[in-house]
Amino acid sequence: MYRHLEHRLAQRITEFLSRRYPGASLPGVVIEPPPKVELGEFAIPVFPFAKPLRTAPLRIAETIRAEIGAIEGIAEMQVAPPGYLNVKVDRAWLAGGLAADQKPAADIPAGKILVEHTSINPNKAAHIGHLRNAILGDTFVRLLRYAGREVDIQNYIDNTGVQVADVVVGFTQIEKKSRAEIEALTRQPRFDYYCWDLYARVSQWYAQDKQNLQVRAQTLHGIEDAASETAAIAELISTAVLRRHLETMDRLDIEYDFLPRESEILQLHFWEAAFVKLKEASVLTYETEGKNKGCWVMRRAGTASNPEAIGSAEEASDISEEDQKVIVRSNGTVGYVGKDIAYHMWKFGLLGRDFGYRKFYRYPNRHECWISATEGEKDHPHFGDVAEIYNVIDARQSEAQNTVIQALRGLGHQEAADHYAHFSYEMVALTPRCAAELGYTLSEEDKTRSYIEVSGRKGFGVKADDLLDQLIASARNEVDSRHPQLAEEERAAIATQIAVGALRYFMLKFTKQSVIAFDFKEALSFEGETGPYAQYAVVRATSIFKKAALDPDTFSREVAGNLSTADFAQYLAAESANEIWELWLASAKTSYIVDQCIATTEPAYLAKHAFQLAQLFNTFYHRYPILSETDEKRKKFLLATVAIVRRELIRTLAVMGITVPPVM
RNA sequence: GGGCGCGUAGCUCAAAUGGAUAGAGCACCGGAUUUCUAAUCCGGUGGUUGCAGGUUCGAUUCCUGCCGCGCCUACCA
Repeated sequence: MYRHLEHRLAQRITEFLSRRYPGASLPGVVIEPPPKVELGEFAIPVFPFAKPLRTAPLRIAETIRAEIGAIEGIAEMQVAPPGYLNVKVDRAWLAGGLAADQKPAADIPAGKILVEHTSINPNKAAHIGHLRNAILGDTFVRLLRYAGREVDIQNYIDNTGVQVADVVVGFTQIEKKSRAEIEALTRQPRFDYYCWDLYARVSQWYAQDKQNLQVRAQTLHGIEDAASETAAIAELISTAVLRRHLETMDRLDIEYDFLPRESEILQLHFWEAAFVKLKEASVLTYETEGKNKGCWVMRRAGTASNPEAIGSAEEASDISEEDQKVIVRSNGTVGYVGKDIAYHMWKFGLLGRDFGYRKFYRYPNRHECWISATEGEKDHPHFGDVAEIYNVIDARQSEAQNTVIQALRGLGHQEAADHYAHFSYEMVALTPRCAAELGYTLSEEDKTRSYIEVSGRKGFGVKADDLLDQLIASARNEVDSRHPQLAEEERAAIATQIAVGALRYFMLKFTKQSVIAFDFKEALSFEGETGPYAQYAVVRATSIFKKAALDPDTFSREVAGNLSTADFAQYLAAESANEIWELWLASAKTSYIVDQCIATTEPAYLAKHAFQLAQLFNTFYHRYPILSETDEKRKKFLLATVAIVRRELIRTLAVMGITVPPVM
């Protein structure tokens, strides 16, 4: 509702200005919320029009106010010095629409979207950094779906890289385990934890003797030969760890549709197909001398003086060594950026090849997750060939991502490149205090840092399942003391919901570009700006209806039928109603916020919205007795207020992947 | 050296395309009518937005230069 009204207002003002001041070239209309609700719901700064119109801001504002005419949903406009046009909406009109849950049609762009997230190397347990990735990605998917878009969720699996090779080395060389022994281990619970420790030991083993690195190279080579024993062991390990990752993420209600693996990208010769096209388009050039002699190289992203010229012969022939990115090594093998280019051509349907597909994992809710295969099942969903992609990958890989985009441009796929979004976010690190708690010895330098990077190689970090277990245990303590009468199973379920709410909210409250310095104290907090705070607001709202012997969902659906526009006007129009009006106004903004989140690829705004709704509700809850209200009509209105805020808060939390327990 | 990003209250973070008095949470201090109410609410303390210039009617936001910090910059992935 709010979003729709804002669009209409912007449109009408733009139209009016071009009609009233023909010929003038004016900047776009900016609409923002005024600092206080007393001033209205929308504010338009008119300063930008003053100079081109050679007219004082206040006069322009007054002209718009006096001459624009009636706009549906807008009650009045006021001119405010030094140059704002403040707009007040028709509160009863907006409240009526909100109560009826009207959703004005929005323009939904056509075309499927592919969101790739999680993409953990399948060689060890997931840690908190991976959680941030998966939660951001999953929330973004929910945002897109809320906005009516069709989305496929992919989780890319690098099952043939050095990280998997290292764990293979650990099992075969350090532990001297046979394939059968390894297979038995994969069936043990939390096999990924075993690998976590082993991976750290392998890193130490390499450090002990540089000779050991040769074993890694051999193993890596062996994995690429799909028929080898090494490849079979790697497949065994990576598949088992992958299953564990899916289980871990499922604890947070995070699911995937398709798992493309690097092994199939290799075996189905995606690269060879891309290589031909890249050479034809002169995106790659062959170096005949210097440091990169014998390699096929590409210009590193961000180093071109004239990005438009990429792919042209004169540009390609002259890349300084420093600006070269090796795509194909002199021994003929291709690096990961090359594979990534081929893979992304596939995503946009530009490669002319496809994966085979087979079923891999069935979620408890019966949703099927598919995996790539050299020879797949006959019937399968159609993946790839999408209109837009979002890659949730941390900021450290932005240069590599940009290189892939540049390759697409060089191939002439401008539209694909324009719809390739690197959803970049910063890492999760640990506070020095947290690192110390984990038993990590800090150097003097480390102690002064605000955060310390986690390291899978060192086995230094907080594992996802451990954190979740701790959160559940902590929530369970609270639930047990508050609701000892509830059945064991019920308390467990509530504690889990609270833990997931706390974790997901925690990962979403920070903006993407902020490094999260992880700290148990903060992450385990259930008070203040947290998920449980928002969940609790909903529980409170629900409890009002319970006491009143009403079903909140039924009530909220029937609000519009029970309260007329005149009723809303009676209770919302007055200045004294501002406090309650703020709840209605904030509730009306959900779709608007969702749009903002998508446009800026920033889910943190959604967390802010949830917090704001919860905060407004808690204040209202404290200040306005509802069930004891003697005026029946007013009581109904107050209940409607509760019902609408509750509805929007539940929706907002659902988009964040957070559910609400029945009691807390 | 080059590229990207960051620097805001004691701590952790907000502040959409530049807008009205820079906001939250935590911590600390002081309070909350036997109610639908404490995983909550109200009040208080706390700021030269790293520094210096510039653009603008207006700068936390844009530009330039410094200072400090992080990440990337492999024929690793």
